[in-house]
Amino acid sequence: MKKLYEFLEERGISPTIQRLKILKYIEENLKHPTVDMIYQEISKEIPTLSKTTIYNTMNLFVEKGIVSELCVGEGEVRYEINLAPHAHFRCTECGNIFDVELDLKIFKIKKVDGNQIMHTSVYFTGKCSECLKKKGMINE
Amino acid sequence: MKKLYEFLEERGISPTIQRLKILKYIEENLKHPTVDMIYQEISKEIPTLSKTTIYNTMNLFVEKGIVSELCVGEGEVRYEINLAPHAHFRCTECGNIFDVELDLKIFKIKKVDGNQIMHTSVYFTGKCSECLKKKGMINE
DNA sequence: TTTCATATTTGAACCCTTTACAAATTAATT
DNA sequence: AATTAATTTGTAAAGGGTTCAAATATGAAA
Ligand SMILES: [Mn+2]
Ligand SMILES: [Mn+2]
Ligand SMILES: [Zn+2]
Ligand SMILES: [Zn+2]
Repeated sequence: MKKLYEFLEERGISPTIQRLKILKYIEENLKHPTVDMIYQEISKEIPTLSKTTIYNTMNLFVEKGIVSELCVGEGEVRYEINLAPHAHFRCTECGNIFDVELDLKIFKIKKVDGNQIMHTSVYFTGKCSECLKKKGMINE
Repeated sequence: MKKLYEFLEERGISPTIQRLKILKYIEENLKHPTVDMIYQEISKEIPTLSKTTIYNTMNLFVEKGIVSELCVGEGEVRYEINLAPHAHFRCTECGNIFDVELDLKIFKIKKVDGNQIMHTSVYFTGKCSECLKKKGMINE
């Protein structure tokens, strides 16, 4: 926990209990959690936790470049530790979101039609291998 | 309008006034409008129009494959006439959404890591050429 | 330690998009 | 015309997210 403490301090963020637990959670949880998922978990340890604090903290972390926001449809915002740009796959059956490690040169494009690109999002939706297995839906 | 009438009938959709106006609007408006934008416009012609009808109709059109839903962040759903898969650019300054005609072989991928891909989404965000011009922000 | 100023957290109210649902309207059948 | 089915409408409600002021914790100064 000392490491997380310093990690925040180095970035000019007061390392409060709430922020440390949240940071620890998203560091250990690579499932691209929603605010609600984070809240459900951490409120077990901090019963007085407010959901507003999660929203505040996530916005702060995004500003500081610690985590990145993710939009894969469904109108829910998801979060993950900031990594190299990568694509995602969302299963419409189980709802899980997987990292996709395709070597996508698309992430290197910085300008298109004169427009300056700041961020690139690539995601797929469909049925994941597990759900295909369970349902015997492997056709091709 | 006769053409739109037949267009709906051929697909087993009763061509009501509301549906015809909505279809006409998204056919002429290639700006990827939101439900609210569609509502604001068409309620001028049909003052009794309900926003629920827009939601119903857009869901129906999506089911029937007439239009496609679009998610380019910001948690707003947008719609456009169903076209060949293409990428989008959303300007964070003016909010406009542009089609991006890159020849992306990524749309041809049907399977990744054993997951079956049903849909692929690619979008960029940043500052569009117009906004760069207005602000004298053209650096590179 | 005590005091005071600042930062953070909390919880309630609120906004916005979308869905649910039942009543009202319209269209189609008999 | 009468009955039935489809569509539209309007209200309520769900869900995610923000705003804001009061409560609490933090940290520096005295
Ligand atoms: Mn990821
Ligand atoms: Mn488009
Ligand atoms: Zn799955
Ligand atoms: Zn712009």
